[in-house]
Order: sequence, then structure tokens, then C-alpha cells
Amino acid sequence: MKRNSRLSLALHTLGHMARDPDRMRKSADIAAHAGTNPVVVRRVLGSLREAGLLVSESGHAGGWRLARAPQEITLADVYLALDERLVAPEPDTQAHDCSVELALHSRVAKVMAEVEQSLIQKLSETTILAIRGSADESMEK
Amino acid sequence: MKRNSRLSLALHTLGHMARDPDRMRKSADIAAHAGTNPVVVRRVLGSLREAGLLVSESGHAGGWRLARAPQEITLADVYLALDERLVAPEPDTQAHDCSVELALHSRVAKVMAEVEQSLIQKLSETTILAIRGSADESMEK
DNA sequence: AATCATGTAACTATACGAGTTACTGAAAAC
DNA sequence: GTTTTCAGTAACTCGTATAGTTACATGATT
Repeated sequence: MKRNSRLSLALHTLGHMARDPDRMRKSADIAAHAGTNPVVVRRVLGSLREAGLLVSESGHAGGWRLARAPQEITLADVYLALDERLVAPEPDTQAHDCSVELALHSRVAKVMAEVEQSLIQKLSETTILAIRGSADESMEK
Repeated sequence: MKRNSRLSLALHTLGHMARDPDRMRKSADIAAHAGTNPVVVRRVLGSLREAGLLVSESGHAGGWRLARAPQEITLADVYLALDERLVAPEPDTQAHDCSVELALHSRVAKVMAEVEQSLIQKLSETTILAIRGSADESMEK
């Protein structure tokens, strides 16, 4: 894996879950399908659980499941749950003793905030139920 | 420094240059003002030179200067010159054997491309001449 | 020729995220 | 109640990206 992999993994997994919301999925199976590690899956899905998108259970019949109907979960929900902001939080550069830097920061921050809002708006227009291909094959047992 | 520092450094420097376009600035002075290293400055400004935004000269009266009028240079020009794309190029994940992943990729890529265009559009509305604070103090000799 | 700037290669340091191992705890099966 | 099977999590390794640094070559001016 490389970059943006958390969001990719999350959306990919929820895309599958949307098709069969009642089925419990083990992190090991999800990891195998996504080509990664069960611990990585639990970490990412753990964030989604904290955001109220998923529920998890231990034990024999344990695993992961959607916490609500797939048409009630948008790509924006997932994006926000992962707390991955497009714009770097601008590490509050020390001692703004330069007026140019101050003016620059405020201008760029404004543009970035607008773009971020625009992204969230666009993502909110698609639900995970709408993410699907033409055929249903792998991972569907 | 940390992340996004190339763009910050570039914009910051051009913001200063816009006020006094004819003055030559040495990478050492720019680095001192920005709190970084002369080689780093030359690397970043070198990209801007390749994009036709700056010119550089060697020798005694050498240094860096704007290649054209500051009102003819927008933040978008700088952003594009650095070739830093907001959206990760989606590393063309191997073997799309999963329809969900395919559908997901095309949908997300479309949104990201739109957002990227939106960002460039917004950045193009501000010139480096417009980036200025109220007072003019440091680095202005 | 001496000086002073950029240009650049090569290396180090650091930060971050994915991946991995190894455990604990909970719930169901037996 | 013991075993099995899952999630939860800490702690570590590893790969990679980028800033920073050192060193030196090249070019222009004095």
C-alpha cells in the first residue's frame, strides 16, 4: 500500500458491505481481499466505528457490520470519519514576524477551506450503496 | 520545516519579490529570512525558473528575480510550477479484479479532479502582488 | 586571478504510515 | 468451564518522502 490507502480501504470495504449489510465480515477476510493486514483493517474500521458508521463484535460470530442502512452513509461520512484533511493544518508556524507570511497564510487558508468544503459537498452526494460495479463476484462468499 | 513547505516557501518568497521586482535576492538571504537552507531555496526556486516565473544569475550581482510583472503571476502559476497535486495520482492499483474497487476509483477520481480544478481556479484569482500585509518591514533591506 | 553567486550530486536526519508480532479481552461453541 | 475465535491494542520494523547538509563544479563580475 502507499498513500491514501486508509480512505481507499475504508470505501472499498463499505462498498462491499453495502450490498449485504447484515453479513458479518472478519478483519482477516477483509484484509485478504484488500491485500493488506488484519490489524491495519481493524485500525481503519475502528475509526469508522468511532464515527458510528460500523459496529464490531468479538467471538465466534464476531466481525464487522454497518451500523445503519447503506443509503444513509455517504462518502463524505467516511472521509470525515478518517479525519484526513486535504489541506495540511498549517502547523501554526512560529512567530509570524513577517507580514507577507501572515497575509499569505490567511489567503491560502481561506482558499483551502473553501476547497475542502467543496470536496465534502461532492462526496456527500454519493452513498456507499451507489458505489457498485456491474457484476457482483469476489468477496461475496 | 515539515510538509507543504515548498509551496509555502515559494509563495512567501514571491510575495516579497512582488514588492520590489527589480531587486536581486540571494538564496542565502532568502533562506535566512525563511528559516531554511540556501540549497533548499535554490531547489524550490529552480522549479519556478523552469516554469518561467523567475530568472537567476551567477556571480557578484547574481541572485533571483521575477521573470515578469508581479501582477502577471498568480498563486495558481506557483502551485502548478511546483507540480504538487492535491489529489494523489492513485497509483494505478494492480489488477482491478474487483468491480467495487473499479467503481469506487472512477467515482473518487472524478470528484478529486473536479476539486483540483476548483483549487486551481481559486488560486488563479490572486496574484502575488495582492499578497501583502499592512506594513512592510523585514527582508526589505 | 579572486570573489561570489547559482547548480547539483550525494549524503544524513526526520517524520509518517503501512505492515507485523504478540499479546489481552470478550463472546460463542463445545 | 475450557477451548476456540474473534476484536483491540501496544510496540516494533520497514519503506518512503522530504528537508536539511556538505561538498564541489560552473559561471559572472571585480
